[in-house]
Amino acid sequence: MNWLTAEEQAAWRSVVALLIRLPAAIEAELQRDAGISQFEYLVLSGLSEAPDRTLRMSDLAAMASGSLSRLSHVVSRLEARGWVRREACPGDGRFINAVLTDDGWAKVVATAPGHVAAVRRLLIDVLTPEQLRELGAISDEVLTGLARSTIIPNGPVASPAPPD
Amino acid sequence: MNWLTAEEQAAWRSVVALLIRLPAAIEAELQRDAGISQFEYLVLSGLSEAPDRTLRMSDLAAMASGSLSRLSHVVSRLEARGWVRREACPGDGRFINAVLTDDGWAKVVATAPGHVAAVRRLLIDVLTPEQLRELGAISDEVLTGLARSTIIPNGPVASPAPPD
DNA sequence: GTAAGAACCTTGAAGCGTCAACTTATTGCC
DNA sequence: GGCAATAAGTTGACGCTTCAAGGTTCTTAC
Repeated sequence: MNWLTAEEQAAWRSVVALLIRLPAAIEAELQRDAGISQFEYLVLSGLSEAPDRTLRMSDLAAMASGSLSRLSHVVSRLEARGWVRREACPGDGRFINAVLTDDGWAKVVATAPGHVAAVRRLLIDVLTPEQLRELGAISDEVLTGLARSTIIPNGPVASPAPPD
Repeated sequence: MNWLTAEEQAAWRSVVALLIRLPAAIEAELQRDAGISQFEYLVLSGLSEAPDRTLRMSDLAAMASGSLSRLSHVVSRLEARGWVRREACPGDGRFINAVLTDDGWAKVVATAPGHVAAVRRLLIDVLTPEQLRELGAISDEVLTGLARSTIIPNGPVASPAPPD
C-alpha cells in the first residue's frame, strides 16, 4: 500500500499537533476570559455581523460548521443567558431566526478584542504575512477537497432510483 | 486595539474552518471504517510502537495528548473490547502498564492502512509537496509559539527514574 | 515504624455533541 | 382541495470528556 514518506510523515505529525493544540489554546483563552466556547463565540460573532443581527438557524449552523441539532442546543443555552432570542420567520413558518440581543451584542463587543488578541498572539504574529497568506490558501484547498470528498454534491454515485 | 486586516481575517476564517473540519473528517473516516475514535487510534498505535507493546498509563496519556482520566476511561473501553489489558507494574504498585493484546495488534494492523489512505486523500494528495512542506514548517512555528505562550508550558513532568 | 505527603490511577457526576425520532410548515401534483 | 413528499427545527437518550473527589502505593522525615 501507499505509505507515507519520511517527509510526509514529519509534516503530518506537525499538522496533527497543530490541529489538537491550536484549537485547545484558543478555546482555553475564550473559556477563561469570557466563559464561552469557540462554537458559542462563532455563533455570537456570526450574528453580530449579519444584517439586523439576525440569521436563520440553518444558515447560522453552516456558518459555524456545526450541525443544526448542535446549534439548536447551543442557541437554547445562549437564549437562557439572554444573548440570543428566537423569532419565527413571518413569511415562512419553517424558518426560525436567531437574533442577537443587546446583551449579546455587548458580550461580543466585550469578548472580541481579547479573542482577536489571542489569535494574533498565537497565530498571526508568529508568521510572516506571506506565510499567513500561504496558510490561508492551503486551508482553502484542503477544504475544497474535503467538500468534494465528504459530501458528494454531484452524486457521482449510482444514480439514485427515484422512489417508485 | 489592533484589529485584523481584511487579509488576515480571510486567512483566519479559512484556518478556523480547517481546524474544525479536517479533524472531523478524519474522525468520521476512522469511526466508519474501524469503529474507533482518533484518540483510541492514537492509544492503540502508540502501544503498537512501544517496546513490548507496553506503556505506563501516564506516558500513554502524554503521548496521546490527553488527560489521565480520559485515558483511564478509554482504556477501560478498549479492555472491554479485548484490545488492551492492564497490568500492575511489579516494581512499583503505583504504575499501571497498558499492554496491547494480540487482538489489539491485529486491530491496528487492520486499521492503519485505511487511516493512512484517508490522510493521504484528505490532506497530502491535495497539496503539492512544496505546500505540504510549507504547512509542516508553519505548524512547527505556531507550535513553538504555543509552547512558549501557553500558561503552563509542557509540564515539568520530570518523571522519577523508573524503579527497575 | 509510622505518619505525612506525593505520585499514579480510578470513579462518579455533570455538561456537551450526536443520532434518531418527532413536530410543524410548505410545496407539488393530481 | 387533499395528500404525499420535503424541509427546518426540536427533543431526548446515549456516549464521551472533564472535573473534583477518592483510593492505593511509594517516599520522606522524624
